[in-house]
Amino acid sequence: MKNRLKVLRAERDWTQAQLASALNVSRQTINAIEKGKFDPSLPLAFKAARLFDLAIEEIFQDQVETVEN
Amino acid sequence: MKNRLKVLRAERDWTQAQLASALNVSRQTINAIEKGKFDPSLPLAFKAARLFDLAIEEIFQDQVETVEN
DNA sequence: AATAAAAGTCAAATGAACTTTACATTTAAT
DNA sequence: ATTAAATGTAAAGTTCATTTGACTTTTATT
Repeated sequence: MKNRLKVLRAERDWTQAQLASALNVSRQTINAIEKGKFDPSLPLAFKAARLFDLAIEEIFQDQVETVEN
Repeated sequence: MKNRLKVLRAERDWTQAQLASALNVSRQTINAIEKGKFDPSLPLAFKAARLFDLAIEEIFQDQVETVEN
């Protein structure tokens, strides 16, 4: 899962800590999501979408997954 | 978090088991999500959106949360 | 009424999201 | 070169998403 958080932050000149506080999560959570360590929960994705006034799909992009079997 | 999975299934005449298999999750996961027991992960929400060819927001609706403090 | 399929539910287990604390590295300013 | 702020990272713990297996209840069909 890719995301545009870093860019959206940069456009607004926000630090990871400021974004974290706006979303009520820890700074490490924002850092981990930006670095692709894990995906946000759906509720957190919704919060970010509301904050930036964007659709979830405009912030987070699913990598089309290779299904074996 | 509300969702329209049951209706979307009904429109297509799919069982929970069929939807589960289309999304590569267990039937119990679909049941629990439909019954509001928990929210899907973001990747699962994306899968559902792709399957139904809808935006995530057209399937899942966040309840605007009451923030105390 | 009997049967079968679908839906609901529960418990135990696993993995992933998220927290807190703490420290190291990078970036940018003086 | 120092300093401060921002970013990166790691470990340990908690909560929640998801699985498997099993059982009960509901809904349709015959």
